[in-house]
Amino acid sequence: MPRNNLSREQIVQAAVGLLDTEGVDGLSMRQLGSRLGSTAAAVYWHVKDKEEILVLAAEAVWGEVQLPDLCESGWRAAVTTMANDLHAMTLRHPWLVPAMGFHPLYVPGRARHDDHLLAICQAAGFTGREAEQAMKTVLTFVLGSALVGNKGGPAESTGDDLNFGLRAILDGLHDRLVGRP
Amino acid sequence: MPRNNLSREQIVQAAVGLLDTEGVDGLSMRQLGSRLGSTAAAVYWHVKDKEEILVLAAEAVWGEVQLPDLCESGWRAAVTTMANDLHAMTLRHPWLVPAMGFHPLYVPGRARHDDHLLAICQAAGFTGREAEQAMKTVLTFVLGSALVGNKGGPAESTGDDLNFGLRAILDGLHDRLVGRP
DNA sequence: ACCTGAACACCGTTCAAGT
DNA sequence: ACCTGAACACCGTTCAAGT
Repeated sequence: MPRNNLSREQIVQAAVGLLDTEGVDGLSMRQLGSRLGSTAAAVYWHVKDKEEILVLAAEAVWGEVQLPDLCESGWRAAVTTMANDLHAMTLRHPWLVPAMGFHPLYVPGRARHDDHLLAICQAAGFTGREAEQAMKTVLTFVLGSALVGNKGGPAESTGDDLNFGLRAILDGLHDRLVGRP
Repeated sequence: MPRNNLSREQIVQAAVGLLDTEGVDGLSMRQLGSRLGSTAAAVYWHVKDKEEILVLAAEAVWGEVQLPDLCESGWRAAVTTMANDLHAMTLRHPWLVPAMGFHPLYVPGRARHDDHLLAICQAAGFTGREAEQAMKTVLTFVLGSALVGNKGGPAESTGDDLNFGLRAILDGLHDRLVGRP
């Protein structure tokens, strides 16, 4: 007979909440269980292990990032919008990028985000491997900002730093597109 | 009476070796002690806690990164050399960047590296806050590459990706220097 | 001064047992 | 089907006790 106190949705929601407030160290199976008014072992009926919870939580937060319409404005504006939206997400969920260092969190939501950014680069004029490299350059910089801005070095307004670097990258990519030395 | 089987140097050396081969999860105080022919508790006489071991290990590996002579060649070549050298270090010690997500590892060796990169940006013509932002852009991209290239997405030859993005950044910074739209 | 052994509180995970 | 309680093996850290 199902008691159904727990569901996958509730578990993921509680996990994201715990991660946001307590950090990755704060997410323990016992903490998670007690926050759900249950026990650690009960969680294991719904979920394989802690790794899967992290994967589900990652999928949830990647889903928060909006994917702008492809043919709305220029590729620079589209890339800037995606980068700032992703950056805002990493600020809301500061555990995600650090966790990526330890767990393979290449979830479908991440893949959709990457594909969308790649499509923008292709629409800008990049083809084949160059399009992937352009996409990866932007992505690496934004995710790197979540590391460098968070725990390393003197804290500053990361929004300014992000858009300074982003503009440099976009200018450099534009130079390559128009064949400027 | 000192038995002196253990020293800080030996502990750090063993810790780096353990981190390089087993990853951050492989570094436990008991493992570290037994690798040194001793015990976990013995390590605690030489070191405050595990965090301090990570700080010492980080200092050791940042010290491996060479700081090129400032007035040897152009600023682009100097930045490229530093970026590739740092990138090579993150490949030798893949635990460092992930660990930066969880522990404040702003060690003196890191500070020296940042200062040197900043000096190159200033020599290139950037002043004040812009110099710091230019430095941080390069640093963020290289450290981000250690995250994105390691665990996320399809693995490719990261050396090519690094220098593609680096060139875009340098081109963009150059545009800003010469006031090009 | 330097190290050992045992202990404490925690953790992820499993599993028989209950309903 | 869904959950509980207890257990296992591990962990970081402490601390009296040894030399």
